[in-house]
Amino acid sequence: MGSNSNQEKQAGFGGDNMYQYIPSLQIASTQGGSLINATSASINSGGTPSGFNDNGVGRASSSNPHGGDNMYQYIPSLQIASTPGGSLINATSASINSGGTPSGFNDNGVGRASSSNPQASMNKRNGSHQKQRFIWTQEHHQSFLEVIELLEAQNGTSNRKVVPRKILEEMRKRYPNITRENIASHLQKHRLHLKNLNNRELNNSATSLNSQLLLQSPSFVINPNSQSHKP
DNA sequence: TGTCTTATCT
DNA sequence: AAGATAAGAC
Repeated sequence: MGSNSNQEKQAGFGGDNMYQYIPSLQIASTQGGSLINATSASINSGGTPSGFNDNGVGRASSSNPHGGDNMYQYIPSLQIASTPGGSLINATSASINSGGTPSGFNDNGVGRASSSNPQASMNKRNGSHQKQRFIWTQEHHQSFLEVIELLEAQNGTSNRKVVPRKILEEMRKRYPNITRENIASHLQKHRLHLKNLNNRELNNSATSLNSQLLLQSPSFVINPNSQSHKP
Protein backbone atom coordinates (compact mmCIF):
# COMPACT_ATOMS: atom_id res chain seq x y z
CA MET A 1 0.00 0.00 0.00
CA GLY A 2 2.90 2.24 0.00
CA SER A 3 2.83 4.92 -2.55
CA ASN A 4 4.95 3.98 -5.38
CA SER A 5 7.98 5.97 -5.79
CA ASN A 6 7.65 6.89 -9.32
CA GLN A 7 6.86 6.14 -12.80
CA GLU A 8 7.59 7.47 -16.20
CA LYS A 9 10.41 6.65 -18.40
CA GLN A 10 13.44 8.69 -18.21
CA ALA A 11 14.62 11.35 -20.53
CA GLY A 12 18.25 10.91 -20.38
CA PHE A 13 19.26 14.52 -20.61
CA GLY A 14 20.37 14.60 -24.17
CA GLY A 15 22.40 11.50 -23.96
CA ASP A 16 24.37 12.39 -20.91
CA ASN A 17 24.75 9.62 -18.52
CA MET A 18 23.22 9.80 -15.17
CA TYR A 19 26.40 10.14 -13.35
CA GLN A 20 27.12 13.47 -14.67
CA TYR A 21 25.87 15.79 -12.12
CA ILE A 22 23.59 18.24 -13.70
CA PRO A 23 23.87 21.48 -11.90
CA SER A 24 20.65 22.48 -10.45
CA LEU A 25 19.33 25.77 -9.56
CA GLN A 26 18.42 25.97 -6.00
CA ILE A 27 16.38 28.84 -5.05
CA ALA A 28 16.07 29.04 -1.49
CA SER A 29 15.66 28.83 1.88
CA THR A 30 17.59 28.47 4.99
CA GLN A 31 14.53 27.75 6.95
CA GLY A 32 13.92 24.14 7.54
CA GLY A 33 15.96 23.45 4.51
CA SER A 34 13.12 23.65 2.12
CA LEU A 35 14.04 24.33 -1.38
CA ILE A 36 12.71 24.77 -4.76
CA ASN A 37 14.68 23.02 -7.28
CA ALA A 38 14.88 23.37 -10.98
CA THR A 39 17.32 21.58 -13.11
CA SER A 40 19.36 23.54 -15.51
CA ALA A 41 18.40 21.03 -18.08
CA SER A 42 15.08 22.67 -18.40
CA ILE A 43 16.54 26.11 -18.29
CA ASN A 44 19.50 25.77 -20.53
CA SER A 45 18.51 23.29 -23.03
CA GLY A 46 16.36 25.92 -24.54
CA GLY A 47 14.98 23.26 -26.74
CA THR A 48 12.20 21.29 -25.21
CA PRO A 49 9.58 22.91 -27.30
CA SER A 50 7.22 20.42 -25.98
CA GLY A 51 8.12 21.69 -22.61
CA PHE A 52 7.75 18.44 -20.94
CA ASN A 53 10.96 17.69 -19.35
CA ASP A 54 11.48 20.32 -16.78
CA ASN A 55 11.48 17.51 -14.41
CA GLY A 56 14.30 15.55 -15.74
CA VAL A 57 11.73 13.32 -17.17
CA GLY A 58 11.50 12.57 -20.76
CA ARG A 59 9.33 11.04 -23.25
CA ALA A 60 8.06 7.56 -23.27
CA SER A 61 10.36 5.27 -25.06
CA SER A 62 9.27 3.48 -28.10
CA SER A 63 9.37 0.07 -26.62
CA ASN A 64 6.70 -0.69 -24.24
CA PRO A 65 5.05 -3.83 -23.25
CA HIS A 66 1.64 -2.72 -24.31
CA GLY A 67 1.76 -3.13 -27.99
CA GLY A 68 3.35 0.19 -28.66
CA ASP A 69 0.76 2.50 -27.34
CA ASN A 70 2.22 5.23 -25.31
CA MET A 71 0.73 5.07 -21.99
CA TYR A 72 2.84 7.64 -20.42
CA GLN A 73 2.45 11.28 -20.64
CA TYR A 74 4.93 13.69 -19.34
CA ILE A 75 3.76 16.11 -16.88
CA PRO A 76 5.86 18.82 -15.47
CA SER A 77 6.12 18.49 -11.81
CA LEU A 78 6.58 21.06 -9.21
CA GLN A 79 8.93 20.39 -6.45
CA ILE A 80 7.81 22.35 -3.57
CA ALA A 81 9.74 21.63 -0.54
CA SER A 82 11.55 19.41 1.73
CA THR A 83 10.85 18.71 5.28
CA PRO A 84 13.46 19.28 7.92
CA GLY A 85 14.13 15.64 7.62
CA GLY A 86 14.85 16.28 4.03
CA SER A 87 12.17 14.30 2.34
CA LEU A 88 10.85 16.01 -0.66
CA ILE A 89 7.29 16.81 -1.18
CA ASN A 90 6.50 16.62 -4.76
CA ALA A 91 3.39 17.73 -6.42
CA THR A 92 2.61 17.03 -9.97
CA SER A 93 0.09 18.85 -11.95
CA ALA A 94 -1.47 15.51 -12.50
CA SER A 95 -2.13 14.90 -8.90
CA ILE A 96 -3.27 18.42 -8.40
CA ASN A 97 -5.57 18.58 -11.32
CA SER A 98 -6.95 15.18 -11.17
CA GLY A 99 -7.55 15.58 -7.55
CA GLY A 100 -6.66 12.01 -7.19
CA THR A 101 -4.05 10.09 -5.39
CA PRO A 102 -3.39 12.13 -2.36
CA SER A 103 -0.86 9.54 -1.58
CA GLY A 104 0.38 10.07 -5.04
CA PHE A 105 3.04 12.41 -3.92
CA ASN A 106 6.27 10.79 -4.21
CA ASP A 107 9.70 11.41 -2.92
CA ASN A 108 11.21 10.63 -6.18
CA GLY A 109 11.00 13.97 -7.83
CA VAL A 110 8.98 12.56 -10.61
CA GLY A 111 5.49 13.15 -11.67
CA ARG A 112 2.88 10.56 -11.76
CA ALA A 113 2.03 8.91 -14.99
CA SER A 114 -1.18 9.91 -16.50
CA SER A 115 -3.11 7.03 -17.77
CA SER A 116 -4.98 9.06 -20.27
CA ASN A 117 -3.15 9.49 -23.43
CA PRO A 118 -4.71 11.66 -26.06
CA GLN A 119 -3.71 9.50 -28.91
CA ALA A 120 -4.22 6.23 -27.22
CA SER A 121 -7.62 4.83 -27.44
CA MET A 122 -6.97 3.30 -24.15
CA ASN A 123 -9.01 5.53 -22.04
CA LYS A 124 -9.83 3.52 -19.08
CA ARG A 125 -7.73 3.92 -16.05
CA ASN A 126 -5.09 1.42 -16.37
CA GLY A 127 -5.90 -0.63 -13.37
CA SER A 128 -2.90 -2.81 -13.81
CA HIS A 129 -0.52 -2.55 -11.00
CA GLN A 130 2.53 -2.78 -13.01
CA LYS A 131 5.40 -1.95 -10.80
CA GLN A 132 6.63 1.45 -11.70
CA ARG A 133 10.24 1.89 -12.25
CA PHE A 134 12.18 4.02 -9.94
CA ILE A 135 13.70 7.06 -11.47
CA TRP A 136 16.91 8.27 -9.99
CA THR A 137 16.92 12.00 -9.86
CA GLN A 138 20.01 14.03 -9.27
CA GLU A 139 18.97 14.39 -5.69
CA HIS A 140 18.72 10.69 -5.27
CA HIS A 141 21.99 10.05 -6.90
CA GLN A 142 23.64 12.79 -4.92
CA SER A 143 22.30 11.31 -1.74
CA PHE A 144 23.42 7.92 -2.89
CA LEU A 145 26.94 9.17 -3.38
CA GLU A 146 26.99 10.89 -0.08
CA VAL A 147 25.84 7.80 1.73
CA ILE A 148 28.48 5.74 0.05
CA GLU A 149 31.06 8.23 1.10
CA LEU A 150 29.76 8.18 4.60
CA LEU A 151 29.79 4.43 4.82
CA GLU A 152 33.23 4.23 3.37
CA ALA A 153 34.41 6.72 5.92
CA GLN A 154 32.79 4.71 8.65
CA ASN A 155 34.34 1.54 7.43
CA GLY A 156 37.65 3.25 7.51
CA THR A 157 40.52 0.92 7.24
CA SER A 158 38.47 -2.19 7.66
CA ASN A 159 37.79 -3.74 4.36
CA ARG A 160 34.13 -4.15 4.78
CA LYS A 161 32.32 -3.43 1.61
CA VAL A 162 29.65 -0.89 1.11
CA VAL A 163 26.65 -2.96 0.51
CA PRO A 164 23.12 -2.22 -0.68
CA ARG A 165 21.52 -2.95 2.62
CA LYS A 166 23.68 -0.37 4.33
CA ILE A 167 23.03 2.22 1.72
CA LEU A 168 19.38 1.52 2.02
CA GLU A 169 19.48 2.02 5.72
CA GLU A 170 20.78 5.53 5.26
CA MET A 171 18.83 6.51 2.21
CA ARG A 172 15.56 5.45 3.71
CA LYS A 173 15.84 8.35 6.05
CA ARG A 174 15.45 10.66 3.15
CA TYR A 175 13.53 8.53 0.75
CA PRO A 176 11.31 6.16 2.64
CA ASN A 177 10.05 4.37 -0.41
CA ILE A 178 13.29 3.39 -1.90
CA THR A 179 14.01 -0.30 -1.94
CA ARG A 180 17.09 -2.38 -1.58
CA GLU A 181 16.57 -3.64 -5.10
CA ASN A 182 16.50 -0.10 -6.40
CA ILE A 183 19.77 0.54 -4.72
CA ALA A 184 21.39 -2.71 -5.69
CA SER A 185 20.56 -2.08 -9.27
CA HIS A 186 21.82 1.45 -9.13
CA LEU A 187 24.93 0.36 -7.35
CA GLN A 188 25.67 -2.10 -10.06
CA LYS A 189 25.46 0.58 -12.69
CA HIS A 190 27.46 2.87 -10.53
CA ARG A 191 30.28 0.40 -10.09
CA LEU A 192 30.21 -0.40 -13.72
CA HIS A 193 30.53 3.24 -14.46
CA LEU A 194 33.46 3.63 -12.12
CA LYS A 195 35.12 0.69 -13.72
CA ASN A 196 34.68 2.16 -17.14
CA LEU A 197 36.10 5.45 -16.03
CA ASN A 198 39.00 3.64 -14.54
CA ASN A 199 39.66 1.64 -17.63
CA ARG A 200 39.47 4.65 -19.77
CA GLU A 201 41.95 6.38 -17.58
CA LEU A 202 44.27 3.44 -17.53
CA ASN A 203 43.95 3.26 -21.21
CA ASN A 204 44.74 6.89 -21.60
CA SER A 205 47.73 6.83 -19.40
CA ALA A 206 48.80 3.68 -21.06
CA THR A 207 48.58 5.16 -24.49
CA SER A 208 50.23 8.32 -23.41
CA LEU A 209 52.93 6.24 -21.81
CA ASN A 210 53.16 4.24 -24.94
CA SER A 211 53.56 7.26 -27.04
CA GLN A 212 56.17 8.58 -24.69
CA LEU A 213 58.07 5.37 -24.89
CA LEU A 214 57.56 5.30 -28.55
CA LEU A 215 58.96 8.75 -28.95
CA GLN A 216 61.94 7.73 -26.93
CA SER A 217 62.45 4.52 -28.68
CA PRO A 218 65.60 4.34 -30.77
CA SER A 219 63.78 4.31 -34.00
CA PHE A 220 62.29 7.67 -33.18
CA VAL A 221 65.29 9.32 -31.72
CA ILE A 222 67.11 11.28 -34.25
CA ASN A 223 70.66 10.49 -33.88
CA PRO A 224 72.72 13.40 -35.00
CA ASN A 225 75.58 11.08 -35.72
CA SER A 226 73.79 8.83 -37.99
CA GLN A 227 73.43 9.66 -41.59
CA SER A 228 70.48 7.57 -42.30
CA HIS A 229 67.66 6.75 -40.04
CA LYS A 230 66.26 3.36 -40.39
CA PRO A 231 63.32 2.39 -38.27
C1' DT B 1 17.23 -17.99 4.07
C1' DG B 2 18.53 -13.51 3.05
C1' DT B 3 21.72 -10.76 0.90
C1' DC B 4 25.21 -9.64 -2.49
C1' DT B 5 26.89 -9.84 -7.05
C1' DT B 6 26.58 -10.67 -11.87
C1' DA B 7 23.95 -11.62 -15.92
C1' DT B 8 20.21 -10.83 -18.58
C1' DC B 9 15.93 -8.67 -19.88
C1' DT B 10 12.83 -4.65 -21.00
C1' DA C 1 20.89 3.86 -21.21
C1' DA C 2 18.72 3.01 -17.07
C1' DG C 3 16.36 0.35 -14.26
C1' DA C 4 14.19 -4.31 -13.10
C1' DT C 5 14.49 -9.00 -12.56
C1' DA C 6 16.70 -13.67 -12.69
C1' DA C 7 20.20 -16.47 -11.39
C1' DG C 8 24.31 -17.86 -9.08
C1' DA C 9 27.20 -17.79 -4.91
C1' DC C 10 27.92 -17.42 -0.27
